[in-house]
Amino acid sequence: MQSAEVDAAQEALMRFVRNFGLHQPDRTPCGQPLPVSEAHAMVEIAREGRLRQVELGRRLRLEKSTVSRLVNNLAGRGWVHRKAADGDGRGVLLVLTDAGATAAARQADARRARLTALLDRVPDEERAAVARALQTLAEAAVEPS
Amino acid sequence: MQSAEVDAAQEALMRFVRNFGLHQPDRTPCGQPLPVSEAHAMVEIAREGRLRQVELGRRLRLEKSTVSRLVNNLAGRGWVHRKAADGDGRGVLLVLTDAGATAAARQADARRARLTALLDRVPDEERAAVARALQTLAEAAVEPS
DNA sequence: GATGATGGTTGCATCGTCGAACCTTCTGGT
DNA sequence: ACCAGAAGGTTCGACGATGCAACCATCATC
Repeated sequence: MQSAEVDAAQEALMRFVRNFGLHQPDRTPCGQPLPVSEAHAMVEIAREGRLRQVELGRRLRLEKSTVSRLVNNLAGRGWVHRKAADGDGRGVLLVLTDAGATAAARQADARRARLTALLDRVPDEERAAVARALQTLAEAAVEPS
Repeated sequence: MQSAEVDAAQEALMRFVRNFGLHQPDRTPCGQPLPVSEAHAMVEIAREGRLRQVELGRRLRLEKSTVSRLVNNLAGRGWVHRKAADGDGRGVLLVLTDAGATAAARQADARRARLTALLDRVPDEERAAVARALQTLAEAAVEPS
């Protein structure tokens, strides 16, 4: 592994984080004033329609206490509904409400717009490579939790 | 722009953020229990040795109030020293102390190790492409502030 | 049935960011 | 020279996000 390559990547990653605003807690990639963590959670819950709370934590790589509060917020907005998980008296099953589904769709649109704008600023001939690299990176980033 | 491409990139970006732990405030890419924001700041200050506070804010894309407190923390650790900017009675010039230089070097090592580990999990033949893509992305992410 | 693992909730601490109010200093126009 | 407005900093208050520890209820296992 060439050290120069590592340094360049490191520098680029830092710049990306700053430039894309991953820093700013509320500057969510979805126009609306939606807290980032809630946005991530909504993506997962909406994908399945219903999801065990513990599974949400696993996917988001968050502590159960954090997840609990996160879900509290979503429930407060009326986007998800806590149900008893069947077959396990301890567990909580998160169910997306109609309002939640609508909200999730709206958020997905806004997110897609933001990503489209980003990729629009990538030269045509590199776009495919960038998309692929992003996937590779996402997989490589998995750390044995 | 193909919609599928955008969706894939979006998904990958989300996964990367979670997997790499960009979520976790204190899980700094540099082993030590160093707050993320301070790490970013140290990179910039160390790069120059001395830096105007306002310029630090520009590079980090942070509000001046945030920068002020950030610098407070760094000064508290004895890593930077506030000096009057010459030629401008309003400004503050941040000067890296010896201890700060040492700390910055240590942090850089830890960061490089983390990045090396990440790139090690990327297949050989894709590594160069990933590094390049990261740079492209970082540039594309610049939004007219 | 005890014992330990698992899923959740709540309290406490820390971090990180913004916007607004305020002060000081520079800058430009009159 | 002056005055109005811009710009750099600091402080204050609010909110968002996370973790760990303590605690409770419910499995699961021996």
